[in-house]
Amino acid sequence: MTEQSSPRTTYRHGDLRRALIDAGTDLAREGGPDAVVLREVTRRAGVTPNAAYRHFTDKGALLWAVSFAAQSRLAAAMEDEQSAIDDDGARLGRAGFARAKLRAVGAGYLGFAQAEPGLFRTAFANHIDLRDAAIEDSAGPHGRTPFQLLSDALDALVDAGALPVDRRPGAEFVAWSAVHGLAMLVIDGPLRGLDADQRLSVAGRLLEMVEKGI
Amino acid sequence: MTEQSSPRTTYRHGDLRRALIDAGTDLAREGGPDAVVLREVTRRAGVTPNAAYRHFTDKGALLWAVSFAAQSRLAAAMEDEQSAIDDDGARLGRAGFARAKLRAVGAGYLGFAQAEPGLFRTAFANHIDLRDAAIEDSAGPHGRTPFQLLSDALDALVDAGALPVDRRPGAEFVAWSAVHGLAMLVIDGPLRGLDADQRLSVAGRLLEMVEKGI
DNA sequence: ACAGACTTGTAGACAGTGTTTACTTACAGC
DNA sequence: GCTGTAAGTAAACACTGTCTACAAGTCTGT
Repeated sequence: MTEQSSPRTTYRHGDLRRALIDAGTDLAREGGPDAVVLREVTRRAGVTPNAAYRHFTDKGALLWAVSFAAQSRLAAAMEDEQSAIDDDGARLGRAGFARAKLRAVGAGYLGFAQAEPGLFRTAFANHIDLRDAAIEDSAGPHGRTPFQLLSDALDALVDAGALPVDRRPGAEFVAWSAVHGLAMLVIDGPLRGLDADQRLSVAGRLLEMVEKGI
Repeated sequence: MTEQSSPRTTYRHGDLRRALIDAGTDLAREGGPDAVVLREVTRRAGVTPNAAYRHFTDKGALLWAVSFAAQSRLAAAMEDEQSAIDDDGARLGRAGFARAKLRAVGAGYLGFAQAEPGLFRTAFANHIDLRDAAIEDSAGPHGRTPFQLLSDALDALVDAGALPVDRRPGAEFVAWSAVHGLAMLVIDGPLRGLDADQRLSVAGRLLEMVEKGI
């Protein structure tokens, strides 16, 4: 991912900003948000520490950018999970398909948290504010952010008649809460010790609760 | 809370370990886990940085101890919320009372997260493992940890016939997930902008989902 | 009562961090 | 081709966590 070889002959780097974000993402993957230290990031990009300040005002700004990259990957994982069931559309029926899509959102979220705990923590490390966030940076391949993917799935649920319209407002918040909370408990909470089967079981139980209780 | 005045005449401190934890707790309250920096902690205790190493092997060990203190306060907040409805026992009936107790657990959790976000984050900053944790350190006034308070409430729910026995196992995990996730979204997630009323509304909606979907 | 061992503090150093200020190098537009 | 400006370097500063060596109390056995 990061090319930290060949110490660069040119004075200019080419696309340092991108290189810094990539190196930061690597560090985040290995050790979470605290592992993305500015000097090491610049070191991996083959550049002086201060060079980072030409592209980010702060270490915080760098971490901020890295967190968007992490969110983007999360979105990609969710989309993957969703597209895996695209063939089942006819078999499940309209409402069943919409429900399966929502489950895929949750499953993708949880799967990513377990497969890439460092990136997952980084995605939510700094205070996120959906209102003024640079949406496109945190979007996945299809241009939707994790939050938007969830919203879309819930909208589809309403369209399919599987969720009453009057229960739609605010539904993304409680659904997200449940899934996000479980992800945290699993990656560094009391549920860390669970093996893959147990995790799947608890995850299934949780998604069931969301479906029933939303 | 921390007495950082009167520069101490005696060579020995008296109860430095306690003083360090208290100072660390103050810092955690103000700025979360990252704000509890070892040197500042010792500074507030009126002592040399290295003195901390007589009582904690690491900065991590200190933070660990502080996080237990934070969990203990969380437990206290939950107990407060629970005891606030003790008088309603007769009026609500057995099952209703058990349900109210469970809601109080969640409400106390969410209330604490909003009232003391720094402490709340600190409580779950380091990897918690309920198995080998020093239980008593993270317990509240009545000797129960936050997790135990939740378990107790769920047990009571079963006893009162408000929750089928076969749905009891694992229920604490999904319930905790939901509440924990909302807490995170509210204190530094996309729901940060909500005012008190909106928060209460979302919290109520979430607890409703837990009751229905558990 | 007193000598030694043990505990709990201090002193000073070191590597590593984020960030500032001043300087240099390469490119781009007239 | 000169010049302004963007994008890098160099050297410093104030921090941090932690290590090693030393000093000051306290405890215990005789």
